[in-house]
Amino acid sequence: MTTDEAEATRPVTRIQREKQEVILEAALDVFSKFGFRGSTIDQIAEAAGMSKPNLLYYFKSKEDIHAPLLARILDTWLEPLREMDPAGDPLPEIQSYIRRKLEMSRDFPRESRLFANEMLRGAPGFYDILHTDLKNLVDEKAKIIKGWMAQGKLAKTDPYHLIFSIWATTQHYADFDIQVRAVLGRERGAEGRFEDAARFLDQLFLHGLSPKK
Amino acid sequence: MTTDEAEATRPVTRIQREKQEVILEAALDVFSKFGFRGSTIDQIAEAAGMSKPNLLYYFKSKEDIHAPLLARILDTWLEPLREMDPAGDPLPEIQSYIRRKLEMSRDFPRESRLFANEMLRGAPGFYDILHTDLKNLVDEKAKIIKGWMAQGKLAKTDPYHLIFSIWATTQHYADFDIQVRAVLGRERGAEGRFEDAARFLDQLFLHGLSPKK
DNA sequence: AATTTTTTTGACCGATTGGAAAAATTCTAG
DNA sequence: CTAGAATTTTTCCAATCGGTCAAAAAAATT
Repeated sequence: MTTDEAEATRPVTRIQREKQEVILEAALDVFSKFGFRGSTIDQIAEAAGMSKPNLLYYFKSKEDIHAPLLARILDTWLEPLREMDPAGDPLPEIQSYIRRKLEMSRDFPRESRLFANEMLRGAPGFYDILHTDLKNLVDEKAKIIKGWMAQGKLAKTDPYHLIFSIWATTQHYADFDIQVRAVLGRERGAEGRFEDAARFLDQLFLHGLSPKK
Repeated sequence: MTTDEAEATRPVTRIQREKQEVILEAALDVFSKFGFRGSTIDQIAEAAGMSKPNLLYYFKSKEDIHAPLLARILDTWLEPLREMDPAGDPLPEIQSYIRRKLEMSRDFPRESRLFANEMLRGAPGFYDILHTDLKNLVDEKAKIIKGWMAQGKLAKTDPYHLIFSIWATTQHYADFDIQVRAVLGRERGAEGRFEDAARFLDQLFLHGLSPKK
């Protein structure tokens, strides 16, 4: 009953599923570059290889294309953090969190930029979630990290800013990709850049910059 | 003669200087939130407290408002890096670079976001500068850092990624301000947040997360 | 005070925007 | 093959966009 209702609300034929995917894919390209306000339906339609009215047959407004993209992202984005295991060893646990986050930057740069765009304009579509789901998750993980620190398994620092610094350093490679590439030149391909980044971040987070005496 | 010419090219009366400043100030507000394409002249005009045609009397196009803002920024933005002194002690030198960069994030968040917006859309107005001025400066400073490492005054890591990580962590507090605030709650004011960030970044970059044995 | 220059306003323009409506087409189930 | 549903195209619309222009108003100069 309710299942029928739900399916009736968003009826999905084969072609609908396909085209909706194509549209979201195209919209991700466009929105991630220009943000919501800077993107146009025509632009998305062209990227999706269809006419604007045809696109509007599948999503009835610009907002309706944008919203599911956002909803999808935050979840994906926080998955690596959710996976951080309180039962594991602190340093390897954090190390692999950084690694996973960096891989997401490499594999989903558009998603990262879409998220960044949303933050820059004040996250109007995210505001509630940030203060509830996100905050709760970070609070929970911060507590775990604090526990590790109390056990002497981790240097004592602010766990919140630790998480911020992991977000910042990893996402930087997606969001500021242009800058990173300009500075590094084309001597090293994308894979190489991410390998170097991974190595550096390991060093930074594990030992910092002080020389071993 | 040439001076007269130059002044004649951009004649500046008292009221022109003032209004141009007001406009750029308002434009920074708007552009930093919505990016170039997402911002409208009307929006800027309203923020500047004048009519659109009046604004266009001072800047003849949207581009003409945007361009000087960008030009102004990159210079300001790289100043802290320029100040990094090869003759100084490595660790304090890097530490104070981080501090200066963090202060810029605190004091000029809109500039930071404008810059981020420009990067996200592929930095069309920055492309040349990134590959010349920026790359040269970073190359130069990377060489200095490498020298320090060779002298054993600094742990051996990739100097480029070190610089990236400093950019990323410090700018994060401006660009993702909304998220940072949502997570930290209002228990601690803006000053407190930046103090905590400064302390954490010192710890991270100097010693990393490994516990002292 | 008269005049010239600078600033502001209001009315307007063509292009682009997000979107609606309906006709034309294609697909699919019987 | 055919009726009905799903999809696509064509045409259109009001609002907003970046920007122009001439006239009015305000300042500055004489």
